[in-house]
Amino acid sequence: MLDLAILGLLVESDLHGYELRKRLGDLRGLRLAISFGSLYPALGRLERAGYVKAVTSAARTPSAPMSGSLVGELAAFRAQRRAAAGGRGARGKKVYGITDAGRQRLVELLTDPDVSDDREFPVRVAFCEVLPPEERLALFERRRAELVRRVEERRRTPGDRGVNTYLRSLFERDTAALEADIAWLDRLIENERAAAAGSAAATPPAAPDTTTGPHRSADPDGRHEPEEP
Amino acid sequence: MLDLAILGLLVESDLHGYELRKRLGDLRGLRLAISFGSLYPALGRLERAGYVKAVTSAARTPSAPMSGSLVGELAAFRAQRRAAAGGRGARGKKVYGITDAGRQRLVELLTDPDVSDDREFPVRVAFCEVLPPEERLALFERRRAELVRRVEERRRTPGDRGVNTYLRSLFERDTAALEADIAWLDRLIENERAAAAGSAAATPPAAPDTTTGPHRSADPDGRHEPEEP
DNA sequence: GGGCGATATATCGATTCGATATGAGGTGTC
DNA sequence: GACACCTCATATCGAATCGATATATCGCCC
Repeated sequence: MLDLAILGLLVESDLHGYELRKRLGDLRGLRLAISFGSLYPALGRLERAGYVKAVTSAARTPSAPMSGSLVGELAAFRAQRRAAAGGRGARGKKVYGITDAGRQRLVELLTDPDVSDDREFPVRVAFCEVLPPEERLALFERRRAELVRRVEERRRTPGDRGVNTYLRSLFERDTAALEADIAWLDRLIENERAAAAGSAAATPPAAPDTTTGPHRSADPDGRHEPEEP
Repeated sequence: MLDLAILGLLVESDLHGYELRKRLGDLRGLRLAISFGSLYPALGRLERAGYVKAVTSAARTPSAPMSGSLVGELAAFRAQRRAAAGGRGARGKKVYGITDAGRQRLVELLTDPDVSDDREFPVRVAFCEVLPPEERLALFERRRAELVRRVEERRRTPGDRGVNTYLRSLFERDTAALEADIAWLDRLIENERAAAAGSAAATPPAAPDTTTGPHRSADPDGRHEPEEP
């Protein structure tokens, strides 16, 4: 699930770990407070797998000696020496970027139907824009079917006969949440169909809402070297 | 969280691991599918800590040679030999019971205010009957306050300016869920106050609902030796 | 110039999961 | 009656994640 979130964020811009975590936390509607103890090992995993690669680090590679500053060079040298010594402490800032394999992997993670973890679905929705419209629709409908299955399952089984008030109350709460979620998915699905119909009817998009289109226009913000103050 | 669920179930009856998992899964409203890879280590932990103890096992202790059956004795002997050999494979069924320390620990787990994991709260509600009424009420009100804090936090921060449709949709869904949860807690709290007022007004309970009382009446089912066919 | 908070990376132990191993005992079935 | 297969039952293994902790830099304020 972390892999999905990381790759999803890196599609938009290159980021280093710390910033990645902040951005993830800033995403309202996705209460995702990733710990560093998960994040850094995950980044290592993804790098080893070739899904992301370190684009820049404070300890710059000798092959890129531009940017003049002698102090910068010195700091980089020191950082490298520290890293080579294997000791703890400050390392250079490592900025990661997604690779082509990573983009492919992201689509895999977004569409794999064998995932049943409820907490993963919102994360998928958060980054589903990279999917082609028909796969996005399929994602929503698969989820809806799963939730409907659960509602029907509880209609079949008697709702906790004999148990105490609190368990009954929990059951009702859960049922209500399930139904609210299905209604929410219905709205998502309807929007999706409307968007598909709209773009099919008129390919030149005269609509004011540009973010809804199948491909987001490249944003004007700095893609590489994020947040270098 | 597992500890809480295990101790909560063992308060009602002694159980072995496999049965414990089944019962947990049977609790509607508490979609809690515990894996064996969590359950058995957790039971070991709790036993080492003195919160539960093995009451019975298929390899019966020599101090309880009743129940006649020679075949049973033989099977027990074989099970014990296997266990002593340290090899893998079938062990005797181990039935656990909660200790006094365990009951104390359960109350601790139910009332600790430093827990912020959202998934734990429903589990607390499921087993909150063991708490005295005033602590149960405090549990509900603390949770309500936390959710209200979150709602106010998002009212302060602008709801994801600029982000895409899907993130906005997730945000709205989350807000709705939050508000539904607060309303649910309001109902729980009101019921709690009503029950408190009712039992204060008339100590002899003429009400038909006996399960709501602070102490559940001992149920007629077998407490020890569960499910021995 | 010295402390402090934000930035930044990393590791450690504990918990949980999912997959897998192992075997007892019952049921069906040819 | 031999066998295949299911449910019951305990256990371990590797991987993912968390929370706590360590360490270091940088800019700011007093």
